[in-house]
Amino acid sequence: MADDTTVRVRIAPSPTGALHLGLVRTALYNWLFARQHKGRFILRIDDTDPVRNREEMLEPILRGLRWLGIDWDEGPEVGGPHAPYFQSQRTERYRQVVTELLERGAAYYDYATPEEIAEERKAAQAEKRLFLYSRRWMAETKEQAHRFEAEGRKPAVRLKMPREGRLVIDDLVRGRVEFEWQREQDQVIQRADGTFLYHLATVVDDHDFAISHVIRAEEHLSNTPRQVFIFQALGWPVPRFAHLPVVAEPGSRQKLSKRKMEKYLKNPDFAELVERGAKIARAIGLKTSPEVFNPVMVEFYERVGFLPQALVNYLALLGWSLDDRTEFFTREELLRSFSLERVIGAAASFDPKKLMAFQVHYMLELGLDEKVALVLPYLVKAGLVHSPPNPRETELTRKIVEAAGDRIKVAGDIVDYQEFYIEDDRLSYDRAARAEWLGSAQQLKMVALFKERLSQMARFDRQELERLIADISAAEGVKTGELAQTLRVAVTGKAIGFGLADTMAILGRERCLARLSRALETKLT
RNA sequence: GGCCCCAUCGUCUAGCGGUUUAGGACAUCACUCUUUCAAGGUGAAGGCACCGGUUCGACUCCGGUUGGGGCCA
Repeated sequence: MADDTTVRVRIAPSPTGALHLGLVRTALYNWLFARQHKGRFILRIDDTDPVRNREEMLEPILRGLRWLGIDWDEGPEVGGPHAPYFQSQRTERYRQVVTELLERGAAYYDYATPEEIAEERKAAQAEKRLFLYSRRWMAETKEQAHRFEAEGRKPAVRLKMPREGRLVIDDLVRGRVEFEWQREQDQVIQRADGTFLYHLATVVDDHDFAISHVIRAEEHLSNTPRQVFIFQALGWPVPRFAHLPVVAEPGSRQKLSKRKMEKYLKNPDFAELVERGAKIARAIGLKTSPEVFNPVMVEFYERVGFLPQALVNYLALLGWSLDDRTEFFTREELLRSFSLERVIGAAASFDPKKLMAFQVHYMLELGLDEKVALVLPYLVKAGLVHSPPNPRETELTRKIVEAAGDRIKVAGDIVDYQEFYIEDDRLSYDRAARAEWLGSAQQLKMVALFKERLSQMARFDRQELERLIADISAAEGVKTGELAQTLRVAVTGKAIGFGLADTMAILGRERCLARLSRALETKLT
């Protein structure tokens, strides 16, 4: 920064019980900006809506931010010099400010009923002229107020907006944006019941918390004039604004919303992501309320076993880029290269496939031990290993993870390999796979033959297994691949999996023999 | 409906008047590898919304149209 004022930025989520991807992207950009400028990143809670004012509604938001490594310097749980950071606890201050606005003539008591306002609006529309409240029920003196109150009216407080001239905002992302004051309505800032409205609270908090840059989604751009008016009316310095493009839904430019799952499910890529999550959730006994457990929410990614760095990298690039080729950024690189100037103005659609590509990339960077550590908790939750896992289980898992390689794309994918953990006599067979590969007499004969030779094998290792498979397929005149599929189904119950020799080596000779016997004995149903 | 924002391959984007036969990534397709699945390798296809200006020269600047989105209702 050229000037020497301290950079202080904030995000101001409502406690909605979940952390939305769009909010995380905004949080990330704010966080990067703050850290780059050695400033402060503040978390403020917009909990003016009393129904939402519950601690358990806030927890998922804090948890999600922490998981992504987006730490806040002031706010819930960490406090700070401007505490409290909850709007619900600051109503006294809002009352003060409204009084001051009233005294300065920048706001007024208004005794109009909503019907009367609607009436004026209708009339204006009928005449095709710009609607401007007549201020007929405005009370600027005690006498006027008494008169309206005598009629049984109750006052709200409205902003007394300018009716001429224009406002120019120099937005850090959008550049020069102009508004005509006369098109801004006399917005209510305090309702008749005494509660305060968002725009008032936001401005007061941004001022009181000494926010230098308001970096937020574009949906707030249209609301900026009335906020600037409040700043100016009070003689407060106006912060710099940066309006980020919204994160849009897959295949459209519309804002990503948690309430449109049904629509998004029609997108095959999105549906695939959901299905992957559902598979894992089922295996680990997780209740899957669509409110929280859906790819619009950060919690989904955490629960399913995504890597935070993958999500961060993907989100960083959703609306920003460094150049024409750099795709992968460590946190340090992001800190070094991020800039608001390079944030794009257009909405960016969320692309599940691309996110997954980042996830695969970062998964590939992990060492075997790290992957095992990530995967083990899923096995515990699925009841496949003890809690904590014993050394034998850990070693088995290690071998599986190694053999599976990049097939495990998210940590929870380990549940695809449940067959290695269950007892041999409890192995179940996929119907279709069994029908195809263990259905004929010829196939069963090969299983029997293989079993026979396996038990006589001098050395039991991958190489010998490969050789045995090759020998038998040659002798029986079947393709190696076909024999392998038959054996794979016999030993794992499924037609898909990693290398057969790896599979058998991990299982060990005894377990293979037991499973081959079971395949031969179990009646087809 | 009014105001505001936005507009390069399907998607995310590079491009800030000539270096561009418009570059990269994801996705797609083909080939390859292959014991299923996944990954890998090689290659291909695919875009400047439209119309006017400005200029010797426009993806790039300006205006409009169209389209998309946001906010207020």
